[in-house]
Amino acid sequence: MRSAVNTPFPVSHGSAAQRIESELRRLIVALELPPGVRLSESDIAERHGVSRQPVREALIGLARTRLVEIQPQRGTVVVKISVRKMMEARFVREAIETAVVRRACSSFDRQSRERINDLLEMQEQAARRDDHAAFQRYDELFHIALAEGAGCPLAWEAVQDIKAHMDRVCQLTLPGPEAMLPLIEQHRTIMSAIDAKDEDNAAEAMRRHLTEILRALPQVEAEHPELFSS
Amino acid sequence: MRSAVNTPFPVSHGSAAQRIESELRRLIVALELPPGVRLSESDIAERHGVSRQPVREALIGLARTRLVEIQPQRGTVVVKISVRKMMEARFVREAIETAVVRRACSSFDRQSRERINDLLEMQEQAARRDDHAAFQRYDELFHIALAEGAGCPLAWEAVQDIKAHMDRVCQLTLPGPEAMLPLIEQHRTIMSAIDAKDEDNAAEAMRRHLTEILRALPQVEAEHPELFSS
DNA sequence: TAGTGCATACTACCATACAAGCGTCGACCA
DNA sequence: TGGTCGACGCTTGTATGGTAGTATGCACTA
Repeated sequence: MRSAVNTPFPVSHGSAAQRIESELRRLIVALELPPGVRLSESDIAERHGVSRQPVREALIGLARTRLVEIQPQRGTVVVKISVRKMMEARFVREAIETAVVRRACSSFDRQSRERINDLLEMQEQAARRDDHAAFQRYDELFHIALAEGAGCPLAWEAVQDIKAHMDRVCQLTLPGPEAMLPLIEQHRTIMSAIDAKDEDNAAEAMRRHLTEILRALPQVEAEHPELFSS
Repeated sequence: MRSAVNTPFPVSHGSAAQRIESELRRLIVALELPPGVRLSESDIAERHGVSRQPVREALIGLARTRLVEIQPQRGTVVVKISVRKMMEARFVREAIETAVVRRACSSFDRQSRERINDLLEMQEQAARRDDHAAFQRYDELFHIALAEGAGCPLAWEAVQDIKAHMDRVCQLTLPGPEAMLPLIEQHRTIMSAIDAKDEDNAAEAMRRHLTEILRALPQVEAEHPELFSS
């Protein structure tokens, strides 16, 4: 069994379908499979050394989260980024996560609180060495720990798919440590408000955090129009 | 193209997998497939006259929304109702839908507003003739129209899976018109607040509405303990 | 030259067959 | 009689073959 001490990434799941889905999701979020490219069941199956069936199940899973679009009898493509839908996604995510931090102000699990400190530290290290993948993974773990600490792990599930799309945008807007470090500072601001049990400040800090993430969206759309839908 | 004037239910989707998934979801939400029962790919395939593959894909889809649990190499069961998770689900749904109605107070699509009036009327008729399925379907269409009218259809997608679980509880708590009609009145209260552009009242009305839905949850747990997880 | 119909090569989709893992029941043994 | 081991039947998971539908490009026509 592979050790995971040096990486925040979990080992691959059980079935081949789940493995491939995770792998494809990673590639899509990292924009290594850019929006618009066609995905062929046969190609992917061959590349991964499995049959087409598990690949098909993986693509169905990705289609459910709107990361790919399966066009019946035609093909499967990585969906392009829609500014409108990103704005809607931010709205929904803001609604959920501001509610979570408000709840966190009432009571927060001590163990999760300590874990978050560790996560923030490791996320900062990832940012300083310009490691996007690790940065985003620790960001994910931060929001997971937040939801769990607030006693609402189900909230994470609702945010998960939305976050995947936003992370795809972040891949374009976070070109270096100087762009990542402020986000970590925002995380710390959120936690300070939670520690102080200041609901309004915590919610506002989260709101600003999520707004900030998509601030540069119009700019990257101008720079990479081929990645966006009309 | 089949007319749908006499039924709020859409015609079945394209692929066999989607058809079966919709059918199974309907049966599960209606508690005709009660929590705890085992689902066999072979049985369902035979019953629907298809092979195991589309059934398998349908079950994977249902597992993603946590309506069934696939136990690898063992079997697939309809998940039992968890009071704790239902409370979390209500929390998340409340966060999203209160945000939606607040947004609706700022601007609301006129066409959607008119459609909601029709939906409420039809939902009331369904309640009076004690038609649970139609009642819940119109309830769904109400919340869809609400999200669309507020300009955030993506919010519905986030709520959809949560609502499916809550509807399963409603199947137990809404035994007659006298239980359904008050919910429609709550819908009307929400719309009145939106028409008056009163954000706080609209959000509070939505909050009370969603709280009301699960009010009888402890009671039904006592009456049907076999449907609930420990 | 512009336009139309057809052959072809691709796709997703479904059916069938096989493999692998888990639980259960029964035979066998102490 | 109590306990242990093993074979069988069930499940999900994977591989492979075949089908139907769509886009594309080429030959043919006006």
